[in-house]
Amino acid sequence: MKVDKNEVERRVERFQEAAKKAGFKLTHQRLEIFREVAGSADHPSAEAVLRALKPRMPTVSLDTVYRTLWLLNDLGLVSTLGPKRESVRFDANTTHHHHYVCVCCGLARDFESAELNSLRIPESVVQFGSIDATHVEVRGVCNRCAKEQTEKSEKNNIKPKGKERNTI
Amino acid sequence: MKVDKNEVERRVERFQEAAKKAGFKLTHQRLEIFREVAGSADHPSAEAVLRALKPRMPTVSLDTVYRTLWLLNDLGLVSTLGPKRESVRFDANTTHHHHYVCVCCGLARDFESAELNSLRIPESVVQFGSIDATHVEVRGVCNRCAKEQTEKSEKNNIKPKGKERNTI
DNA sequence: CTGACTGCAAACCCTTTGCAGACCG
DNA sequence: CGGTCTGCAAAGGGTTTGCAGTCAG
Repeated sequence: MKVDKNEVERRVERFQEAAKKAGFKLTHQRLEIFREVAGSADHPSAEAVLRALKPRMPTVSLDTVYRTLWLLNDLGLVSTLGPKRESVRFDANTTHHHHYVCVCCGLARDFESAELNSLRIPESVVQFGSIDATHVEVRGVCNRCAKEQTEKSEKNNIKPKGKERNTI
Repeated sequence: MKVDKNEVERRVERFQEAAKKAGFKLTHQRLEIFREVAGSADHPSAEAVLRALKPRMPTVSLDTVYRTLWLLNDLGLVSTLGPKRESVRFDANTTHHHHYVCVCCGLARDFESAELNSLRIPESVVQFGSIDATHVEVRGVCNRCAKEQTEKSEKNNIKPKGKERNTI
């Protein structure tokens, strides 16, 4: 599934600007890797990006794809979904519930809300398939991480970083 | 963080019933592993379950924990969050959007909704920490999987399974 | 008793890292 | 040209699997 061509070019321009501003090199590989993610609506994995790239760039390697994608992530040009580098976690709460997730340490907590259990989902979504359940994920920085960041920044006199390859 | 003791016992009973009904053996290990997940509100990883179990059951092994947790998952007694057995996926759409996810094949699609961008989150959630963003995840079976399941069940004359260690 | 279950170790997959050569700016 | 970036190969972490012994029913 393809993203609209104009949109892709707009994203590529934003990338080139960001590259200049952040002072990292704009290599052939980086450009093609970005073009590939930006042009796909499938949320490709690193492997999928590599596969798509191989025909045009036979020498590109998987580790470069990873390095570049995480770089883009750090720059805020892409985000991740699903698995971070973490293990599977299990939940014995079988009632319909929602999650609060700390973007900093990954802490997850359940909460319930009748209101959120019955959200109105846009018409357009049914075109994808059946709708079995809807879950809300609230992201933020948990109390503990907030405290640690404040302490750290007080000690080192730097501003809290907030993001560190944690997208959840 | 602990789950209410009565709730745990209720869950354990449900587990024992399910074990009897499904005809699998109710071993000491399985019981303790289930008691551990059921008693924790932290959504523990397999490793965390093992660590918690070691003092009481020094011989239990990580692979048994995994096997049991997936068994419980297949029985619908626990669910997973975060990483399945899959790789990280990247998304170059930087606008606030939501996801439709197929529980069968993992297909993910973006959709936008101003309404869903500004959900009212229950008071109680702020006790966990700051709220930076809220995302809605709609789960269902995508058109393609629905079609394949129908075809398969027509051919083999069995009902669609729907669930196969895919919880997203 | 006997088939299902466990523990062990080895395999597996995805991702990251160290290093020497290549290339952008 | 110099420092950054790439490709390679090897390591790493989490999870799964094959097998022989063990245990619940």
